[in-house]
Amino acid sequence: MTQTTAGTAASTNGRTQRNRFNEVPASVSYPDMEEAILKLWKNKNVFQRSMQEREGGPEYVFFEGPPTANGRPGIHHVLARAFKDMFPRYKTMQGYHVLRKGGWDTHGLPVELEVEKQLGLTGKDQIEEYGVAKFNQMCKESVWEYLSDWEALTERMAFWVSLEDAYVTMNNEYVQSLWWILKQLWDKGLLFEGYKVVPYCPRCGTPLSSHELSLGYQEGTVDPSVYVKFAVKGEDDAYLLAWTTTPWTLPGNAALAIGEEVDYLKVRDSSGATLYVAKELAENVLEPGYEPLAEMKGAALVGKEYHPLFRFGPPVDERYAYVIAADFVSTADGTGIVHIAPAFGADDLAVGQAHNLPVFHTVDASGCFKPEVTPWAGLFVKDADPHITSDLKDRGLLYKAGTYEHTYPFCWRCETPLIYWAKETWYLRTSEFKDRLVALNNTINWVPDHVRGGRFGRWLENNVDWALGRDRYWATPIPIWKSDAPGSDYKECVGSVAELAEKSGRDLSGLDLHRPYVDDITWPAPDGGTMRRVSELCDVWFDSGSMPVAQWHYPFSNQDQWETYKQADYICEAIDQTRGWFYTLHAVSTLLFDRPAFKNVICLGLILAEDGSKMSKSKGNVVDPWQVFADHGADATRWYMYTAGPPGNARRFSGNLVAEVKRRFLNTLWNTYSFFVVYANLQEAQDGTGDGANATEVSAEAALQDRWLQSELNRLVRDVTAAYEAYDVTAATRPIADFVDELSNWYVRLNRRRFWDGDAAALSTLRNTLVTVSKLLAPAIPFISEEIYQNLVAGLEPDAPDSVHLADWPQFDESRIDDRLHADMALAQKVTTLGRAARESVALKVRQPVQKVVVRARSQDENAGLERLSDLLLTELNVKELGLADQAGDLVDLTVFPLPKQLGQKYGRGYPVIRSKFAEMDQRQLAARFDAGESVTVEGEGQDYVVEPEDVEVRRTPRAGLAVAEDGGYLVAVTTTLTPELEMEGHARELVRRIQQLRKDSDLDISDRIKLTLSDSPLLSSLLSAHRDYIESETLTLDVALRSDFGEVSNSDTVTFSLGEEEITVGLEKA
RNA sequence: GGGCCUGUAGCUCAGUCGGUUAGAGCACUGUGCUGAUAACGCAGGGGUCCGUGGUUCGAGUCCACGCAGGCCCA
Repeated sequence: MTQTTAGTAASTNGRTQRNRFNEVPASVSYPDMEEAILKLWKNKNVFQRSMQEREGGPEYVFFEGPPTANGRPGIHHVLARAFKDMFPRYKTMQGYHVLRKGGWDTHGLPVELEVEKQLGLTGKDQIEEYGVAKFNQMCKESVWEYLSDWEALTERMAFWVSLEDAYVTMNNEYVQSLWWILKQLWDKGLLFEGYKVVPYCPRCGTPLSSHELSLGYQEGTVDPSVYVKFAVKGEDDAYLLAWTTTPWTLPGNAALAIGEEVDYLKVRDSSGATLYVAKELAENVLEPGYEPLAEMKGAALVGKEYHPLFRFGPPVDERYAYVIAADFVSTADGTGIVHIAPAFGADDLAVGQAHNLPVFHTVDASGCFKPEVTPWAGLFVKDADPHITSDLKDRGLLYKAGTYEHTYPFCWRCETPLIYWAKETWYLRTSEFKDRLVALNNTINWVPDHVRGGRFGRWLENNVDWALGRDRYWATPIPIWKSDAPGSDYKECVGSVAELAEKSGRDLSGLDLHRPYVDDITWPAPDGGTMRRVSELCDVWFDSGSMPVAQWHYPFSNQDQWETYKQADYICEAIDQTRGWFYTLHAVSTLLFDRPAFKNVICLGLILAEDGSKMSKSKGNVVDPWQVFADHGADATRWYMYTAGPPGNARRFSGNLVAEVKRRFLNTLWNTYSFFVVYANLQEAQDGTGDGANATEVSAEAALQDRWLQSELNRLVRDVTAAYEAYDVTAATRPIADFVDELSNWYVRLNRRRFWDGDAAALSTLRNTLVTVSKLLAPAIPFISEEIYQNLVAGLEPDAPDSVHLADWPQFDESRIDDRLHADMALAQKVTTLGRAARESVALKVRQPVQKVVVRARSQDENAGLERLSDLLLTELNVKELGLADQAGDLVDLTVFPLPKQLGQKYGRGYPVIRSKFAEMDQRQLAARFDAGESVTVEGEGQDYVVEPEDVEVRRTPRAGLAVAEDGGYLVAVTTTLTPELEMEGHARELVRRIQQLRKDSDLDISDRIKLTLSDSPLLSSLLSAHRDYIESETLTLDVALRSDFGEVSNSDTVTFSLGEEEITVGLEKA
């Protein structure tokens, strides 16, 4: 056999004259094989044809969630792409036309930050100084930094997606579609400018959307914890005690909030000062030695005025620095008195607006104190915390200070701690559509199911308006122009380049729809000012969420495609997209079209390192997909992804785990395939028919085996198809592995003799099975399935498609599924296993025949099944007769087992009574009554229980002289006494095994004929006289000689071993 | 603090409608079989089915409350 490890079928170097099928190495390098398949696909243009040849078929719509190509693809991308790939492939084989349009996400902060790093810029001032045009040009180029990695990885793992006509979010066409969408939303009154406190990254100079915010929480963040004394007006040395972890917000303080129903204490502390604090928290907060003075409800404190801690900037008209009531005040932590800074908290702003409090903007857009905050002007707020604390301390207004550990949000890109900051920005009014978002979501098929009502559903129920605006450079400009006339609020939204050209009266045909170019377009406003674009850009999530529309440049072109592809049948991403792409797709589609953007979605769990921890660069436990592909191949990697566990669960990943599925599944499949080719070619060489044109007589036993395999195969096709239809990936893959295991270790093993004999039925059954399996596997592991298909089908059958991926999905024939045979065979396997265990227990080798096996099954039906398969059982267990325990008479002991299900349902608490009563009775008598069809009445306390024969199982346990094994109610026993005839037969088989081993060791071809020389002895001569034909035919022996002296034998291989009581020597040479 | 998910052998996972003794693979040890197989069979050790309580004749399975881990949100 060739040592080439790859390039079998794929490197179609022509089938030899002698062989119908290309030779298949027993041991294969999957990576090399896969590379050869990649070439084949390229040469035959298979991917393109998989789309072209299905044109005219029903459409199956897949949306690609666009990755960003400015980061290296990792193993989690392989996970997502493996799941993305399989359904388009499956549907294509089902006859659907599946357009696999790719996409790239190209805008946004990640790109900008990368460029900033390259240029050594820090912050927006430096970018503006550098020049926005040049900066954005750099962004445009940087986007493709790792494009070739992405393309190579995509191809290598066989994710079939059209990258050549991928949508690109930064292209003018794409941006123009976004403008059209925004105009639609504008016309519906859904775009508005609002004053809101937002999580804000001072480093990046932009607010973060809630889905961005969710990316950057860090546990265990240590912040200052300060208890501040607010001096009450009109009370001597009396203070309201408030707690904060952000001292920098104190100069923005406008009020203190209490809970109206909360109980408060007025206490005198050891220094003599009077303090107000929530009663429940007093003990935690206050230093020991305080003395309660009074107790009151929070309502009693409302309206109390205090001296502001600080006061900077111009005077304000509004009243401030007094106690208000707010329902969010709790006694979970702090002091029960909450410091309110409307500029720096969402709750604060809301309650501030309700009370008409002033908003003290003490912090600028870079997170530094403004000039009017004189002591700390220009200082970054987090850096100012200690200064403010010590200032308070110096002024006697600090009660105590320490640190506090909590979960705090950081910028998901630059890791700067976020601040909450009131900002004027553009919003999309999604909250108005909350009910529709929820209702439409309920029509989507989520896998796993719980995401619909769980994480995603909850998220929708708590919907807040989408903060769309970004104060950055590299993204889609919000196409709203505003009059700059003093006091003017005149705005227009522009929905296309043509509209902009008309308004501005300029030819804009070459305009780049990015900053700074769009900002240069102005026109006179009707109110005398000039129309200038608002400064903000669009959240990049809006880009990807709009891809159903924008990927077609709709409505400016491709109206037909849009109509066809406007709603996805299937999308797939990881769970982290719940608030990302899943949400933005759903939101845009709901607001614009009032329909879901996708019908089916697989939501993947996260990928973890082998030890279950998170993969991260800092831990150094990141797995490089290229390494895994090089070690084990893409098929093995994909197969692991599909079968490792439910898709929605987090899964561990490592090369070792992939190696395991390779060994366990791929090697088994490959070996079966290789086995088939060897014997099919052998048959071909002998009579030129190969896969079974020469119909030979098939025994009933063989026919049964073939029928069983056909039945199992049809069952498999049925189940796998159903699983694909249900988007149940685990159920679409795991059963194939189980089937292949049965195919290899049951069907092939049992029928080995038939293959050796060139049995046409066996060869064609196996070939048909392998071909069907390769089709079932094609969507999951596209390489090995192609390899098998290429060798066994393509080019051999005149009408066969060129590739398994151009072939039709297998159909199943319900009439060929034989449930009884299925059950019979499963039982036979169980019994075989137990029989071997029984032999094991007394060290009886399987090749030593024994007289009888006695089986106890669990029902008469099963007994009948055993009888139907008795030939098989006799062969497998190497016994002469099969007995059933209930006919075995005195060979067995009896026990009566009351069945819990029947009796439990009938009598409930009577069951244990019956059970204990039965245990006290004579089993043989009891069994006899049930066997005779009688019912037995058991007397319980105050109630009699009638037990019918069908309520019990009479168990028969073989007695002495038998070796026994038992499991799950089944019992198998074999006789252990050996007659001389049985012993002799065992010796014959032993001798054959030794000769076969010697043949193998002598490197003989499997069809070589031999001459045997055996040492002369009484045992061997009687063995030969009894079993000569058997020995000769098994070992392809033409001639046997017995001789006493082996010294004369030359040119032959010998082996010496003990057989029975004797030492035997065997020599062989090629005939 | 809230939501969602997960918890079964050292590891990866099954476990149907609540019902007989909770299974498989990997790993380990022993052993056997084999002219396809670097494969396979068999045996052994290895289990607080996360815990507690409840429902039930009977709970890995249903319910409640916890615990731990993960993810998300505040």
